[in-house]
Amino acid sequence: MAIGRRPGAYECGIDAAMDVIAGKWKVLILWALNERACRFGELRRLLPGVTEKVLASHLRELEADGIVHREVYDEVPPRVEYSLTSLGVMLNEALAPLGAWGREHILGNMEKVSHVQR
Amino acid sequence: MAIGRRPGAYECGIDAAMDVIAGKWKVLILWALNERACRFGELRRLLPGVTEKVLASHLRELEADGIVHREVYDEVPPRVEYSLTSLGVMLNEALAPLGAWGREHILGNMEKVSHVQR
DNA sequence: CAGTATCCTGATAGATACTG
DNA sequence: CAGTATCTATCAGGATACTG
Repeated sequence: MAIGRRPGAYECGIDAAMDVIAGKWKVLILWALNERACRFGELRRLLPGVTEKVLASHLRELEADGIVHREVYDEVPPRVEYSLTSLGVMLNEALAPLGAWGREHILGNMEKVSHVQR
Repeated sequence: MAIGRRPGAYECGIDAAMDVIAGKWKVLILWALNERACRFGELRRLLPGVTEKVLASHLRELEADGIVHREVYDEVPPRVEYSLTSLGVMLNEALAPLGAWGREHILGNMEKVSHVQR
């Protein structure tokens, strides 16, 4: 039931939310899954540099926090798909302004497009 | 000029923004400074558990990233005030939805109030 | 008051090899 | 394919003492 790594120890909402997305690759995982459901191997390829161990543990934590859903298909070869839960979708939406801020003030003035970006 | 700890290495805006606020106490510092400018000792008291070393290094990084302004008053005893820059204010505003998400979905249904919270 | 200077530790992540 | 199991490395953060 408890979400995050330090249940009940948060000072405020941002502190709590930060804990859920703390992890070197977590926001990138959320970004990738925002488009569509992905298999483990796909995610690994979408996140150049991540190791299997770290990707797996991040996915386990996001799953435990109710952010991503893990669907196992009983096939051979095995197929597992990760997707955002509704909570994950809402988290992504809550992250959008932060992404806009970073894109505008850190990445510099890239071309302005109308559709949602990170 | 470059902002963040890994200039030019960001995949997207959120990745970049996360880097700026990565640090155990940074969002709490931003939260505190959102109200008003604070002295070093005030911040230390507002963040129970932070050590002087960590608080100082976080403030240096936030200053280097253009998020907080450090104003030194040439007095005895010494007085230094930290405040948000306009970029810091914008960052805080971009963090507001994330704070709302965390407050609503992690901290649980606390009493709803109309003014801005974390 | 507002910090530095050292030293130290623990959590997180990377490397690599192996498995159902 | 989708992971687990070990081992190692790094480094952010903490403890403590000291200073302009």
